[in-house]
Order: sequence, then structure tokens, then C-alpha cells
Amino acid sequence: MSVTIKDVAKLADVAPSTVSRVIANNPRISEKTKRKVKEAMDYLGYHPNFNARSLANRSTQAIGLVMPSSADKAFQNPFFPEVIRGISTIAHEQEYALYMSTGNTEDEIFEGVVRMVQGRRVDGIVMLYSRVDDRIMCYLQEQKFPFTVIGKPFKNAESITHIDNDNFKAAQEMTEYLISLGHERIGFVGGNLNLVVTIDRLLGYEKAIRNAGLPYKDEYIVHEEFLKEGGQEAVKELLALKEPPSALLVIDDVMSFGVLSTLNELGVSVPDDISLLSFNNVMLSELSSPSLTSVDINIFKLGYEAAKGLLECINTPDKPAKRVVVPFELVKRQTCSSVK
Amino acid sequence: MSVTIKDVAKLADVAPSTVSRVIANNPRISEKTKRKVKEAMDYLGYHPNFNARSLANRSTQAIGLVMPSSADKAFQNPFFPEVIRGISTIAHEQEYALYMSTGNTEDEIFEGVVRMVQGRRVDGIVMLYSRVDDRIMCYLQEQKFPFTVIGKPFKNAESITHIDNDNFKAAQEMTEYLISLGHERIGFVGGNLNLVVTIDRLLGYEKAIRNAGLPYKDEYIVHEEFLKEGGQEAVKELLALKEPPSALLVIDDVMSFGVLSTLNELGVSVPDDISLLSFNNVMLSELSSPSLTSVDINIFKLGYEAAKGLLECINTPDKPAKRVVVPFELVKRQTCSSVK
DNA sequence: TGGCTTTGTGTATACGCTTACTTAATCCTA
DNA sequence: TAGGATTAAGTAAGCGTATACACAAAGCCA
Repeated sequence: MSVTIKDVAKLADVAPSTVSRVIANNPRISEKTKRKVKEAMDYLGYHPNFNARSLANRSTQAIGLVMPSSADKAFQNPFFPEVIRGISTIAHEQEYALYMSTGNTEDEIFEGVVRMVQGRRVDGIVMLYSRVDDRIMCYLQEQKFPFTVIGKPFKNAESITHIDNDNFKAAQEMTEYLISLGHERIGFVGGNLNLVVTIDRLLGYEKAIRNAGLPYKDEYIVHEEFLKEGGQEAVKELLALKEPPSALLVIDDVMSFGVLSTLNELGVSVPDDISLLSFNNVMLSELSSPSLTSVDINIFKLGYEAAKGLLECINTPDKPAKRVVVPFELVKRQTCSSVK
Repeated sequence: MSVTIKDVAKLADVAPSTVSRVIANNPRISEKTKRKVKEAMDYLGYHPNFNARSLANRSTQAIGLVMPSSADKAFQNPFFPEVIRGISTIAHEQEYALYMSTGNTEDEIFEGVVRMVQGRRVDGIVMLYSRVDDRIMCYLQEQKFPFTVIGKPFKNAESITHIDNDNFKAAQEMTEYLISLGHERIGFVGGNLNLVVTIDRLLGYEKAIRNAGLPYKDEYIVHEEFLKEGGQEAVKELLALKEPPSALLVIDDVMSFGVLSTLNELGVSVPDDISLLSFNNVMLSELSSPSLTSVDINIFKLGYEAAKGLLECINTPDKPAKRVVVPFELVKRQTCSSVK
């Protein structure tokens, strides 16, 4: 059917193994033979069959991506494309391809990962999120399969290479910033509580609140999905309070978009009536009106480093796990102002 | 190392072929044996090796995605994540995985595709764009490799299954809409001219202009990259004209964002001074201020149908090529108004 | 009861490549 | 110039699965 190593060998009048060695650029093959074989390859338009190679080799030159929900949900948040951009950059440099499993429910995703791993479809995995007691992460550890995590693993963080922002510190500083603007009633709009990033930021928020001697009120803490709808829900809850917050720390820009649109509908002005400080600084966060004041967590770099770390894991398996902390930076735009 | 079919065979006290048949659910195996083998598989935690399977099978259960530029550029435009969402949905339904090649230059991308195809890394390919005289498309046709195209193939459209909007009609109708609002100087901000979508929309625009008896002016036509920066460039050019347009038909929302931001910098008000009608209706297009009036081209469905078509190509190779036209719809928001 | 089909399972080979082991040829060195 | 060292290429055995073919057992009918 397609051209194989044997065809090339026949044409070049050498053994198949020699062709294989030419492909691998084995130094034990003379320049002359190499040239001869290469000519034959070109002439026939030979390309190695990847499956055969992987099988013989036990390597696939592909890395798997695991998202918290199925791609079709996750891609609603620009965070993921952006992380993948970073991953893709490294992958390309090292000639790895990206492999995305699909699946809707948690079970399906888990099964997809098992297939990736057991089926040796990929050489390693980047987890694009970190969740409390995550089955997949446990499984990968059990299997000793190379993987890295974006975010802080809930357990065994020392033994898992992961790439993270210092979310605790970020949230603390941002809350302090809001406090410095005179806000005393600060709401926290978090994502799902089983995501470690939510927890870390919530703790940072709490720390700042307590440090400042402000009351830490449960009703100011709301958790919703990482989507626009989540933001909309959150606002409704918070504004229904008898003493609604004067500032909101929102864990994700897309949620902030939702917050913004709902506030707009309700006729609440940002930042005059309520300030908004958001996280992620997604590509489009400057577009909303008012444009979002947001913490740039350097999503691209998170992905880039995660892929880089993964390739290190793959290439030098006994290298100790490491933690890479990607710096963050507040980008001030229009949604924060001091209390009047 | 990992559990193979042989291990299962040994434990279940049958031949490896029997195990293989159990996996394939071959009716010639007795229920009793099936049960016995399945127990052994469960006990050992057996999972088929995908590479071995693919090799024996000549199928990979993976579909390849080809983007116009490398993932790390393409993902800057929400169009691509959204298409992939659609693709991913079908892929998941049929247990296919997605495979993304990486590469920066055109050559690298081409090489990536060749490797995907020759290396049998995927069973078929979805081209996420359509370009004039595209090398990759030619190659795939030559190789008779299953693929579908999002957009209209420049050549041989009849013999290639493709999913498209009626871009000609869309652009024509939209231009007519602007004309109906009283605009007579309408600019066209296109993407790269070697993209078929640009051409089609430009032709539709021209048709409407000529039908209305308006002058078709070259200086009103600008082509830039499908990015924010492209939109910014475009505006600068158009506003430098002695008689700048009073309305702009912009081929992509992200470009529109650029247009908007530049107009804002220049103190030009939208829609009072200039109207903007955009394409794609990307998820965030309602967020800009003013929010974009944009043509919803149903990106998700483009992806969904493309994947569906591809799987048909793969499963029934001699099925004739088809063209799927995805409907569009104007979503009116705040960037269009009638001429004062 | 012999010969025929049907049913269930095993044997052996192929898929295309890698690589440990072997062999053949060439080159030194004493 | 014999014998060891070096270099270059070939042989063959996998990698884990699928499947054409072979074969044995069982069932059927005359």
C-alpha cells in the first residue's frame, strides 16, 4: 500500500535495518550509504509509519491534554485556548503533536485518559487544571505515567511537577489593593470549590480581610461555574444582600463579563457603584465596557512551562519533580475605583 | 511491561486470538468464553495497545486538525476554539480523539500534515480554513486521504466535502442592509485575500454595491490579518482617505475589536460617526462597547458538520462529496445606525 | 455409522519498524 | 603477515494486535 522501509531498502540495495538506522541517523552508517538510502527515500516519497514506530519504540511523540470538562465546554473560556497556545509552542519546538481526548461526564473523561495511558497513545499528559481529590491525577500517579499539572496539586504537590501562580498571594494582594481603595465590603466570586485555584484565592482573600481587621462574612462568598452564566448568578445573589459589597474579587474574566452584563442590566454602575477586580487577563478583557481591571496570570507561560516540564519528565524520568511559579501582575483598567 | 493480550489469554486459558475476538465482540465466540476472558481482562486491568491495534488495523480513531497558522497564532481568534468545540462534540460521540499538528511556517505545517497522513497518525483530516491554491489540500486530494473543509475549496469544490456559509449572499445582504440604512460610502475590511472566505464576501459586497448603483472604489477595500492588529491597521488606512467611509463591513469580530479600539482612540464615535457590521458573532462580541452588530455564522455547527462529514468519508469512502451550507443570521446590536 | 455442515477455538502470519546480535570486510600493529 | 581491533551492514527477533486459514468437536441426516 504505502511505501515501507523494505521498499526503500530494496531500491537502495541494503537491508531494512540499514534504512532504519539512516532514519535514526545512526553514526555507524557510512556517509555514502546514508546518501544512497536518502535518495531512495526521496525517490519513493517514503515516510515512516508512526504506529509501527511507536510500537517498536514505545514512544509516540504526542502529548495528551486533559481538560476539566469536555473540550466543548472548556473552550468557552479563553483560558484554555491560551494555555494550549503555550503548550503548542513547546510541542512544536520538539516535534510533538497534541492529543485531545474528548468526553462529557467525569467518567467519560477518566476513561479517555485511561485509554490514552494504557493504549500508549501519548508519551505524557498535561493536566490543564487541578482539582481536589482528582481521580485522574491519582491514576496517573499510580501508573507512574509522566504528567504535569497546571495549578497546584491538592495532594502530593512535592512529588508532582506543576506550574502555578502564587494564587494565595495574588488574591491577598488584590484584596489588599481593594482595601487600600477604601473598600470594606468586598465580595468574592469564586469558581467551583473543588478547584484548587478557587481555594487558594479564597484563602488569600480571607487572609487579607482578616489582616485588615474586617469582618469575614460567608454571605460575601459565592461560588459558581467558570462561565459567564456563573458570573451572572453570582451578582444576583450578592446584590440581594441587605448590605451588598462595594467591590468584587472575581476569579475569572469570563465570569466578570457575566457580572458586568448583569450589573449593567440592573443599572448598577461600574466602578462608581461597585468595583470589580478580576483574574486571568484574558485576551479580550480589555474589550468589555468598562474594560476589566484584571490580574494577568500569564496563561501562555503556564502552558509553555507545563509542556516544557512534561518533556523533561519524559526524557529524564528520574528527575525530581519541580514547582514553577509564574509571576502575576495587576493590569489596571476601568473597573476599580476608590470608595466615594 | 504492561498487560498484553497474551497475558489475558494465558490467565483465561485460551489463545490470544480468542481474546482479540472477545474485544471485537466477535459472534463466533461463545458466551461462556467471552465471560471467562472478560473476567481475566478485568482482573489484570487489561487495555488494548492502541499502536499495535492501529498497525494491524490501519485505523487510528483519531482525526487531525489543520489550522491556517500554527495553533499558537490561530488560537488568538476565538473562531478556532469554537470550531473545535463543534468537531469535538462529534468526535466524542464516535469515540474519536483529536490530533493537532503544530508548526509555524507554511512549510512546517505542510510537513506536519504529510507526517500525519503518511505516518497514519489519523484516519482523516478537517481543514479549518480554505485558501486559494492550498498545497495541503492538493496533497490530500492527490493522496486520496479522507478530509473535509470548512469553507469553500477554491478548486474542485464539487469533489470535496465541505461545510460553508453562503458567504457571498451573506456579504451581499449585509451590504444591502447598510445601504438600506442610508450608507453610501461603505468600506470593506477583509482578511487575507488568499482566503476564499475573504473573496466570497468581497464579491458579495461588490455585487450589492453595484446593484445599488453606488461607485465601487478600490480605496474602500482593505485587507489585513485576522487579528486585532489587522483591524487597527485597516481603520488607519480608511480614515486617512479624503472621503472616509460612513460604514464598515468587517470580515471578522476580532478585527472589529481592533477597529473599535482604534476608532475610540481617534475619537471617532460608533455608530454615530461610523457604523460597523461584522462577521462571526464570536462568543465575546456582545461584550465590546458598543457591542458588535455581527453576522452569526454558526461556527459551532461548521465544526460539527465538518467532523460529521469526515466520519462519513472515512466510513464509506465511495460516498460522493457533499456541500453543507450552514445558515447565517444577523445579530443586531449597537454598532450600526442609519445615516444622520 | 459415515460423511457433511456448523460452531468454537487455535495456529501462524502480517502490520512496519527497531535493535541486539552476528558476520564480513577493512585496518592496524607487532 | 597473522591476529586482534574497528567499522559497516545484515539477520532475526521482537513490539501487541488482527485475521485468514486450519482444525477439532459436535450436531445432523440418511
